[in-house]
Amino acid sequence: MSRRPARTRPTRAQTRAQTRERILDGALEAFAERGFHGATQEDICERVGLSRGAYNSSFRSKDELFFALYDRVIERLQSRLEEATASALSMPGSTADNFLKAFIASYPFDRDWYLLQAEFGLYALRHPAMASHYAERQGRILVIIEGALADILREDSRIVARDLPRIARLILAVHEGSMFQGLLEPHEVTSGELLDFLVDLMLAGAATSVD
Amino acid sequence: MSRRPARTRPTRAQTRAQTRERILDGALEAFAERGFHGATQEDICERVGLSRGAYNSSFRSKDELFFALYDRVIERLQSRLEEATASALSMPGSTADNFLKAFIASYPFDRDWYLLQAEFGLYALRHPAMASHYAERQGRILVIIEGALADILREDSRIVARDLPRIARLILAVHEGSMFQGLLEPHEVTSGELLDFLVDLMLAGAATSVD
DNA sequence: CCAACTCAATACATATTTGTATCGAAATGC
DNA sequence: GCATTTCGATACAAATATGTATTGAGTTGG
Repeated sequence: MSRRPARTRPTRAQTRAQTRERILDGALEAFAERGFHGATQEDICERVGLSRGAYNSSFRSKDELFFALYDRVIERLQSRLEEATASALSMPGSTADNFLKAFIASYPFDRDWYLLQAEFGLYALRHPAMASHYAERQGRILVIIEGALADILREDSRIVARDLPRIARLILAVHEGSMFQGLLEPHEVTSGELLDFLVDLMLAGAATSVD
Repeated sequence: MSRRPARTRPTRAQTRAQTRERILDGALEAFAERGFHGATQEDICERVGLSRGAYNSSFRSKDELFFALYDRVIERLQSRLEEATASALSMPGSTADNFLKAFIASYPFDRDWYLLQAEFGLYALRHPAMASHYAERQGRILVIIEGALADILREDSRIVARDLPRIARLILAVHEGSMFQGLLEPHEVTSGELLDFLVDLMLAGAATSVD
């Protein structure tokens, strides 16, 4: 039989998959730190203690690795968001505030992740073939947000259904911009601050104008 | 005399300055299209019909050119914004809506400019020495926005003075994010749409919740 | 247990890219 | 007008990165 329960050594396919993952890990770091063009095979391999042989054995070209990493990263983000929204919606008495807070908290705020997805974005804008892929993935994220917001509508009527798509995009946009500002000037703004402020504006609205 | 009014040929300093500017123009295009690392001397020079000799004669290194271009770009943006806010404030009966519209309209929405400043941003985040420069320039822009908003406060009490810094940052953040989304999916969102939406949220506020 | 095969490490060749050095042309100042 | 200087183009050399070829270790399957 090919599958033995008491196997002490990892199978070849497993080690191969592990090698692939390790290289993707290294690429994630290297791309974030030095950018796509700036990162070299040596950069990537050094970080995870592999040789360029493993690199070239696992990926035919730099672009192929890029796409593989891209898909892995986006899928991870998507599952994170799905979990977060699901748990936020499952808790009873969840309001828009709660959901948005949960969403914000679940979104990755770490530097490397931001740098990487920003790099992805630029790459996508410069390579039309990839732009559609990127847009499709981002569309899924938007749908997740919209869906969760729609569910919340039942309990919180301050959000107008018609505006959902734009609100979702606004949230995404603010997240992008605030992440950048937060990383550039950590002492001036923290990442979630602007998003919270946006939530205040959306929900409390003109009520803040009472001076 | 060194300055003759009827000079038919451009002086040497002028042509030199022109060459510098042309190279910066080429670099602006090349960086936007292929990124900082991706752009080569050949790329840059081809676009403006100069040789690499002119490049190396004008700039000691790629970084030096980068900083020069960076400063030129930011200064241009700043003067554009100053003009726009000045004219918006000079017209009588200007409201926050008017100002924000003028600001949005004056902001550069073209693809190349966005790609370039995004590239600058990433570069700055990766190179701490440059981050402070970048932050300083961005701070000036924020001050411009804040100042104009403060002036408008006299006529439009819906904005709370305390929130000015955050509002300015919010505007900047939304601009960043919406530019990206607009470039990625031109048919789904237009660049200024989200900003207008944000303005609606800020000024009309909770009034939109009447369904 | 052995032969065939797979994967990863090392070595190599090719292709770019950068920076320097050289050279010609054009302008500057006397 | 002419010697000098400066700028920009071409040629050259060095460095770096990618992808391929080769080799050796370890695994798979009969």
